[in-house]
Amino acid sequence: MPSSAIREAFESVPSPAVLREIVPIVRDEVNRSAAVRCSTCSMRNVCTPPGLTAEELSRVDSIVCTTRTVRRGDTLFRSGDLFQYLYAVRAGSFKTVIVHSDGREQVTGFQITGETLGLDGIYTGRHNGDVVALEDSVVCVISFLQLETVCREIHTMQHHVHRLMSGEIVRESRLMMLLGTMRADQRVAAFLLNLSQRFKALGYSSAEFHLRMTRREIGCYLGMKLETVSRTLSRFQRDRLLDAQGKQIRILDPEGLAACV
Amino acid sequence: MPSSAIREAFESVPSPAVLREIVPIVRDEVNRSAAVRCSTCSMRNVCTPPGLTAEELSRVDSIVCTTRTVRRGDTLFRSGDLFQYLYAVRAGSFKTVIVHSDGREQVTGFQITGETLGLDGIYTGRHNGDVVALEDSVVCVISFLQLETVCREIHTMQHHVHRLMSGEIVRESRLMMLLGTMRADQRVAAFLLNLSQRFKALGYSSAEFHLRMTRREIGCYLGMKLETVSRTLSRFQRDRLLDAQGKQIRILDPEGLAACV
DNA sequence: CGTCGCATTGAAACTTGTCAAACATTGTGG
DNA sequence: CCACAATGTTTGACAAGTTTCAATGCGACG
Repeated sequence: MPSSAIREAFESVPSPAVLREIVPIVRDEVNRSAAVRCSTCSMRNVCTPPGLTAEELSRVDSIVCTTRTVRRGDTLFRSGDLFQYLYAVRAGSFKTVIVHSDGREQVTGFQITGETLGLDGIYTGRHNGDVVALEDSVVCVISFLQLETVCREIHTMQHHVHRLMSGEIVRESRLMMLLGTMRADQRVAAFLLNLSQRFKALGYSSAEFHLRMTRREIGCYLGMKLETVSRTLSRFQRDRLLDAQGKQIRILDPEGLAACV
Repeated sequence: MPSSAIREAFESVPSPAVLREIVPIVRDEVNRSAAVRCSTCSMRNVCTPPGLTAEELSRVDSIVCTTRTVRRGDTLFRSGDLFQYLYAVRAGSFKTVIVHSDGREQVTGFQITGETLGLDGIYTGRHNGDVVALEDSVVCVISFLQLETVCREIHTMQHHVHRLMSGEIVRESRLMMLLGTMRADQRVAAFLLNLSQRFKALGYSSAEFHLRMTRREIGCYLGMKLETVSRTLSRFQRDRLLDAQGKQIRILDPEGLAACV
């Protein structure tokens, strides 16, 4: 949609349907900031394959349109929004959630720095779920159309994107195994150990971290009620596997936790 | 791995590890048959985007190496196998299953004619789960390396592959909602309606079909025990929602089933 | 300082799993 | 072609795990 169309749309009072189309686009337009450089980004290694030439890197730079800031509780995009961009979390964290018409919700993932958002939109051209910031966060905005172009030019980049998508498929199938076969304590243990690993990979402590999500959101991700999450954490604490002060988690016995799973 | 390497490997007794590498490759080599033509395949519309020129179609033909027949109960590939090929189900049906080291199993999908297998392997270069034929089946074998090449040449083919992967991501996240939020009867109803739709899309009856999988496999897919699957089907039958004679299913009241979900 | 959302904990209710037995179906070898 | 074995299915009774409902405490924020 060209910006002239956006202007026209606002000359009369836009319908909710039209607003739904335009708002995410406008958000991205107005937030467009000075050129974002992948070539100097510390997260470069997660967005691009290793071994790109300087020339190739600057080609990649050219397709990262902008960064966007999303405040805690706000959505990056919602189910039904037109798909145009992929997003890379630069700072902060998000949840992806699918809402059924009857109000049931399922959190399908939590994304932290260096992880990808928006791949669900390619299939139909519209996003399949909502993405909500768990804290004030920043994402890089990548035009998917331009990404496809770059992938036709640079083999390694093409394969990198394919790996990214396949990784999402593998991640989801692991979560399906968790939801399908594990009991409550196993699920919580697996969840904490997975987070722990991801924090470690970012250079943070694997033993102590701050949960950005509520017990309800954890439960919604693990397929159980918030009370069960709370009880399980209390039990782990009683068993000296961890120390939980609200959202602050300290893992005391990672092997013991791993033995649960 | 060139075929000379395969020959060498067999001059002495190969180790289990070496066999594990070679067997799937050999299987694909020996089954190589006369050229398979996508251009004349009735399933063409699922494997290729619409609107390819004759020239482009013949380019696509060139990368479908062969078809392969898999007997009921045999595996197409297994977790840990080297990833080289994607597969399109030409006839028959499969289950994809992840086996945890402690023996827990999760069926992550059932694939019927026109559906894709193997996307999980791109991530690490090795397959992440087992694929087992539920009946004697035939797949088209597609070299992924060559597919990537074609995708760099033909925009629409590139986008088609991206849609395929994204569709898998969306499918899995729907299954996660099922596993995370639904009760047994809702899961079974959703499962039957989903199968029904897919059969319908293939031109078969949406009301009456033959399940290729056992109650145990259905349970393993839906995150419940086979007894619960059986009881749920019996209840549906008592409520005149469907008629189940073993694996033969006749849906009597699709709206009633949909109301369960 | 009160309110609101979040977290914890207990008791009862419900759903699903477990174990066991009987029956049905399929496939195989005599 | 039949008999038998193996596998798959159905059903019941009981146990276990999780949810539901309810009460209470905690901490952030206006």
